[in-house]
Amino acid sequence: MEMSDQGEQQPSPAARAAADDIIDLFRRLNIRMRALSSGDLTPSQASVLLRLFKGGPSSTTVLAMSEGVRSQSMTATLNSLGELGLIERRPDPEDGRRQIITLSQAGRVQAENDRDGRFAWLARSIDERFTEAQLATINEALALLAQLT
Amino acid sequence: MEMSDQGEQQPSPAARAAADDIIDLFRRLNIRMRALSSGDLTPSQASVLLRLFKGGPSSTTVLAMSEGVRSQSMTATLNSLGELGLIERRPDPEDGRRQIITLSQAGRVQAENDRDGRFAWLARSIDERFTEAQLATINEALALLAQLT
DNA sequence: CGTATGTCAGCTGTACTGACATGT
DNA sequence: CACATGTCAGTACAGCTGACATAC
Repeated sequence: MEMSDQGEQQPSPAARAAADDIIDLFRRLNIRMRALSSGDLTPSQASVLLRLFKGGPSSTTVLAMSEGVRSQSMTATLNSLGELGLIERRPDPEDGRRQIITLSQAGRVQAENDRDGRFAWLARSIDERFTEAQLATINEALALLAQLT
Repeated sequence: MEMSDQGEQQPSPAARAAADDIIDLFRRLNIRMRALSSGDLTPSQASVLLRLFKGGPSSTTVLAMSEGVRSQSMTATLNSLGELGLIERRPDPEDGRRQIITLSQAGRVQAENDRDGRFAWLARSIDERFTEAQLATINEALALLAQLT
């Protein structure tokens, strides 16, 4: 990007305040997430496992793009999942370069448990704290914020 | 519904969907942030610097609590900021255990630049994409979500 | 003495870049 | 050959715990 007015066009104070809040919330959520990792899998492992569970078989490169990381990083995550016996890799019969990644039986069980356990604290907090109207507001905002990424 | 005996109260589907969206959004934000880190300071350095800029002099422990990290982690961040000459530490005359952390002149300049540069893309995106009503919705949701952390 | 502040050392998780083998 | 896929090796960042000196 070579926009020359990158530093000149100042955002509105309201937008800047909202951006600040987003950053701050995001930092705290990150830390919270790390702390409550439930000892099972690391966050990136769980995320990949869940993606395979929801999206079906895939490949290193496709998973890497889905998660927004480089293929080398995904290789590391997949290696750790492989050592845990949660995934299986087999060569793609149609393209010898590719490895088709699938969940093992244990991986499917783990993914289901994780889906119901790992982020359950968040879902439960939402249930406890928020009214339906508030949840609607949050969902609306999430849909908007998703446009930013 | 076979494995739904988690032993705890299951969250509502709506809450779980919202939690999923939150997790996903913040993963993407995280990655986006890393990619656009502008080479200047690391995220944690920038965050502490900005906090000092907005909140004035502080201490290791107070900063650690503000950022939601342990004091040892904050020590590391402050060390790196100290090596860059962006902060100054001096003993608290009233309590020999404490170190009062202040921004150096260079630190103040850096903090101002960061505030206007590091997260400006987010603020600008907000300005570009959202109406005032939508921004109000987002702010409302942010205030609610802050309760989760 | 017990408590609080701050530091150092070492560990883990997760991303990155570079180099490279292999297959299309 | 160029290009794509996947891997290994090395590095940076950012949190963590444990141990400890110092000051209250």
